[in-house]
Amino acid sequence: MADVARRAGVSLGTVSNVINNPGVVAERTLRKVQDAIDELGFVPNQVARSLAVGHANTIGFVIVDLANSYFVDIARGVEELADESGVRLLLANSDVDLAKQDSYLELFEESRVSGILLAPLDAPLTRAEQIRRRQMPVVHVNWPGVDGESCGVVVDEELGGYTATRHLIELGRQRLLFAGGPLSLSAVASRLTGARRAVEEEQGRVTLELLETDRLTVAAGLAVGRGIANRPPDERPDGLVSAADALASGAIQTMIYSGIEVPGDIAVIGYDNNHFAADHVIPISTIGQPGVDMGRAAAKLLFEEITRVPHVHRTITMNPELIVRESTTGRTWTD
Amino acid sequence: MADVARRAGVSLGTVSNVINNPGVVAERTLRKVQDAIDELGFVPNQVARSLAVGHANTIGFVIVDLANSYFVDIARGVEELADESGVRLLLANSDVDLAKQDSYLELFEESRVSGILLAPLDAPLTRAEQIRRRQMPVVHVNWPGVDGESCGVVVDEELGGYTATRHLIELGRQRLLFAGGPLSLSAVASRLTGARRAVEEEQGRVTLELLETDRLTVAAGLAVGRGIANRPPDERPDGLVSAADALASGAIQTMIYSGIEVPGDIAVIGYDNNHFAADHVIPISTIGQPGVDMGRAAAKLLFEEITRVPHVHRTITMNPELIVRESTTGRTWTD
DNA sequence: ACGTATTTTTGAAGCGCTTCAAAAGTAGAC
DNA sequence: GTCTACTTTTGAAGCGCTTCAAAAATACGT
Repeated sequence: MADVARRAGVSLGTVSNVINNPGVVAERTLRKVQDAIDELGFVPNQVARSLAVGHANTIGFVIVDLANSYFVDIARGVEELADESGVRLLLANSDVDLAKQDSYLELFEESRVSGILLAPLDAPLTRAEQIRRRQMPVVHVNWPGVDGESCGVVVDEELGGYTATRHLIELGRQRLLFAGGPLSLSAVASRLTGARRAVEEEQGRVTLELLETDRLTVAAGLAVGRGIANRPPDERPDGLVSAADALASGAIQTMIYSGIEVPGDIAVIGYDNNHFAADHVIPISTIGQPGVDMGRAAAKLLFEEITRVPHVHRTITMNPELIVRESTTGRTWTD
Repeated sequence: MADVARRAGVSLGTVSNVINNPGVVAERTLRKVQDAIDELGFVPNQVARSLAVGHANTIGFVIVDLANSYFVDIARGVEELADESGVRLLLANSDVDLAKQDSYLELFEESRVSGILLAPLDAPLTRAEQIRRRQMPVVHVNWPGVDGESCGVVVDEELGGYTATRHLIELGRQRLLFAGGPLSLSAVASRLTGARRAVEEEQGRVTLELLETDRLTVAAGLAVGRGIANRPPDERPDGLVSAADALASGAIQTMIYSGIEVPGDIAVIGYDNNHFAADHVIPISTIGQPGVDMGRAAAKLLFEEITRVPHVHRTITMNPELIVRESTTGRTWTD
């Protein structure tokens, strides 16, 4: 920067103004300085800038699992809002590993980003609280705020489970099977609770069977489908509430391969609106989580904290959305 | 840090040594300082540190498409090596958008990261070259190095296409169909070239038909499958070389739904070894790209440049791997 | 031409750390 | 007790920028 100043024949302060405050410098000087910048290929040193102003105009997002498109959607939402605010977004993948999550939280704190977004794993968030206590804004995504002390954006999983189940009931299905797991995942447990509520409202007209799986994968779904196919037809459910699209996909594939009609014999609804659900051989009805909107909402909360807009900490709960496709309503891809 | 020094009754330099050079400070002093650090909850300011040493011990990775698990694999490989070297990895998603790609390249340059990894989009890399010319190490991933001036890690797409096709030929298939597109994607074009080479070697015993698609999605695959199913059986191919697993998945699903047996009537091979390929109703044979290894290789090249190990710029070409599953060999998931 | 108000530019003080030559402290040998 | 060789600590300079009070330049009114 000193080189630029010398070449343009002005002082350091003026060069700084050209970069951060062009309105205040005279037309002619501005041009001179900009020419010098171009000729020298000067790249401002953000590190020095951050040190001088005391913070970076960057936010960090620690993501639990980049392989899950839901989180990538959230990241996209965050970035939209960040873009609009002229703030840059840095990502870090904690890869479902608590140590990495903590390590990246530290990195962001040490890097003095303006704020941190955290899509955490299902575990205690001691490190995040520590950081928050040291005045660094931290907002949770896909996780509630800690009561009154921090903000969070979540989606109402219980309502999602309820909505999915209600959809099947309204289609006249009466023997429902809920597949998903492990139930130690709070999201799965909430979805199940919602499903149960929908069934209870029917006061005995509808039954709900539970099939807990180890994981929420296509492979687990294949097993679920196989299990159903191996039953005598009159013991099969007529509706399958699946805690994830991947699971639903596997189940559908094995079932139709075994001659069970979907949705004729068994209607299937998934969860997550994963990218492949719409493109499936039988497009899968599902519960969509508004990932992009969640990202925007979380970023908004974070910016409020950063700018210290007077603001009570809160948890924003977003509603999941029923997306009806052929796996419950019967039109098929051949249309 | 001054607070820590005061509290521990030592000088600034000593605190700095405790943090960066603990070996050099006396046992007793070390303990004193560390206690002070804990009591004060001191978090070293990386920004100041970076400014003082002239660079951050962080590398940046600009990724063209986070939604593609292949790149997430690469990122994981990069991170493995970065971890081992005590360097932190920051991610930025350019989301198939050249402006964003450039913007994040700039961010990393201005942040004085030690080096940049770039998985670029299929477009001119002027910004990256500019940055490289200013002495910032930049290594390409999934893109060749610029002749002699920069490094890159790629996978031999032509060989992948050849290997896939050869696999079908060795299984006795003779009427092959290559599906994929658009051909303007250099990866697709190379895979096709490889497929053609394999067929040419058979000197007329095998034919290859080309079906160009708009995209490499499941939806496009469904259309491919439908197209094949609608033909009279004797005009159908007996082997399908698909330029992507998603495409293969769609094709397989519609074909088996239409009563075509896979691989009995038509053997299908995909490309990419995407996560869902193994879990498919008919697990999909495919060409695996060694994403994690590519990430490691790229990170290694980058570290060479960063540490200025004498090093000629080169492009590392990795070999794709044939992964044989049921969509070509006929065992099915029911086993 | 002069004084006042306004616009521009200046330059020095920091931001919080690392670095390194020099100073201070310690240990062992005689 | 003194010297030498080594270990440990110190403190000031500097990394490249922002900031802001003060100085300089310019504009305006009379």
